[in-house]
Amino acid sequence: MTLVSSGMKVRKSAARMGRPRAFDIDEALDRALHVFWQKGYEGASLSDLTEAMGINRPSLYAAFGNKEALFCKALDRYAEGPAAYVHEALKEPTARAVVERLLQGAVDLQTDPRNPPGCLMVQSALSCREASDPIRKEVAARRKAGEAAIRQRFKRAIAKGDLPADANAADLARYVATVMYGLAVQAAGGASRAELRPAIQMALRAWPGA
Amino acid sequence: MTLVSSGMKVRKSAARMGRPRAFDIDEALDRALHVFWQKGYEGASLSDLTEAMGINRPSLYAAFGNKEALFCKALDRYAEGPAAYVHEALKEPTARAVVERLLQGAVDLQTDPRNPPGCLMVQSALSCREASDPIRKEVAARRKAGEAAIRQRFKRAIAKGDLPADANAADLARYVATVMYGLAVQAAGGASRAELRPAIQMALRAWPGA
DNA sequence: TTACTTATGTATCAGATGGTACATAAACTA
DNA sequence: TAGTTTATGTACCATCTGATACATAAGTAA
Repeated sequence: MTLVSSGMKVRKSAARMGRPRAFDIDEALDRALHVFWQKGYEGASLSDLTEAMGINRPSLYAAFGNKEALFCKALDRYAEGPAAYVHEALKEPTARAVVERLLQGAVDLQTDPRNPPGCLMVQSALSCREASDPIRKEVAARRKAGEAAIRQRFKRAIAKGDLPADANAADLARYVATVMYGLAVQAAGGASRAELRPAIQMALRAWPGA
Repeated sequence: MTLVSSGMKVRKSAARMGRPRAFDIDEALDRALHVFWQKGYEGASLSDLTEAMGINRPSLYAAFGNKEALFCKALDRYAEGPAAYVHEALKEPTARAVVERLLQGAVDLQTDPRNPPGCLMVQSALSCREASDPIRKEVAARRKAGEAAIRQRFKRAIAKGDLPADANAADLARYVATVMYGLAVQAAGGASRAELRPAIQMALRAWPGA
């Protein structure tokens, strides 16, 4: 089949062509995530990013596209890594346990001394310039998606009788999300784990049947 | 007394010297507040500000100093105007009524269609560039001051027996502030009044004896 | 080898940012 | 009148922003 052998470029397993990349792309993305987390989307300049990533501008653009694309990939990495506790929490057997783990996880992550304080999704949610409006919308959409996942979990809990039949899943989810966002603002403002833990105990007192 | 009449310039009441200012300084400040509220400190460029205020750059600098000083005056105006509900709420007779009015006031203000959505203190809290670090600290300090005022109010409530003797004023205040910040994030993300009202009803269920 | 493909480093771009110099306009004082 | 003081408008500055052009380096494929 001359058509195949000449027209298609059969990529031979892992051996890629051209000069090999001189940096680890995943580690670079982690560094970028760290910078975005600390400074927000607009606060992180390309100079900040390239310095932290240990690469030059053209390498960044070749590997990630542009600043927006890099940020979106950092969002993905955030969701799969540091913020994975959200999806883990949804697997808890009871709605009450779900909420406990969501709030506890939020406080633990946002006040972890190894990370920048606060939450990437909140930190970058309020960024302002019109130029970065697509980013704000993207982050808002992801927050809404997270809230929707919590809402669906509560709907299941209501259906199973784990929550009262007259409970409103949307209201419950919005309340939990609101507290989580508030915790992010507190943490970004310097609140410590010891200060925020009692706050989530308070928040849990609002829970139906507790 | 030649010393007085020659050395000191006796300012004759309201008649100021020099060319009179061609714009209303309070109205200009209101316009600036509006821009900061919508875009945050860093998101509001001087061009945005001067256009909204209807003046040129040099007039802005002559009247307000610089961007930082203008923002601080906008913060003052915010506290005395739109955010005055906080101090009003603290005058309510019971701690429960204080919290109800704080949360209700937050939702009403942050979802008022006449204002930008969200809260100026939260919107500008997470701004990012190192250059505007003083601003972030200033806003954080003002948020802490607000939280402290709420805490003091709850301490009085405990002393008067309005709250249980074993209640922790600091924890209660932190919880209320956290919910308020969360509401601001929600509102900035487009949440409506109808969506947030049930959330504050949820939040109130956590209150001691309710 | 020679061609081809991809990555790197330097040097730079146009545009936006916060902030000003300077000449002029409009009020008051003498 | 002239002199002083303050405000305005134009035009501009140095700096930073995100993003690239271009030559070169370092690999694979034939």
